[in-house]
Amino acid sequence: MAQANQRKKTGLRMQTAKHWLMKTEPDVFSIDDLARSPKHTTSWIGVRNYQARNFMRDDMRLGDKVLIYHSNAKPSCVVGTAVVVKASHPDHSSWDPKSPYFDPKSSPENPRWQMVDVQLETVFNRPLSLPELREETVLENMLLLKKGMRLSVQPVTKQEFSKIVQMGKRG
DNA sequence: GCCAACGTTGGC
DNA sequence: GCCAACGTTGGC
Repeated sequence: MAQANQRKKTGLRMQTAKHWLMKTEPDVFSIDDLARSPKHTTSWIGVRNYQARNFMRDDMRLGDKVLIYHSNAKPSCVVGTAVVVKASHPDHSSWDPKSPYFDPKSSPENPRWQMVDVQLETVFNRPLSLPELREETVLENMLLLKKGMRLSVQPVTKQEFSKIVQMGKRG
């Protein structure tokens, strides 16, 4: 990631938090599960895609805002927001043989996968389905809405984030 | 449950 | 390093 390399070289930090979207299957872990978690916080275990991992590892910062998205749901929808409360660290589920996310190529000595911790911020007044999001001009270029997009951690523009939060606040 | 669109693996 | 085969994601 060029921007991240630039930051490493210069020692500069992004002055403003960035915005993200993270997918979860509600049958596995829903926003309600997050609300019930201690301190409304969870480690985002189970990301097993290199591009998604690299976003977490190289670009996510403490305080970054995250849209929580329910995939494989009826309907699939954005359901709320969270905030990054711990930067990327090794995903211990990757070397746990009992975990569904076990990867034999990962170990505590040489972890292959990373995770961040996120804390629930807001649960929207109502879920925002994909068809509803597609109606918004501001969101017409949103990655989530692109055909074939299956990245489980993806960047969101500030404008997209603000629009969705505003929609979620409406009754 | 179907299947398009991806991502990964492994033979060569 | 190519690319076919396979596995996965995720909307519908």
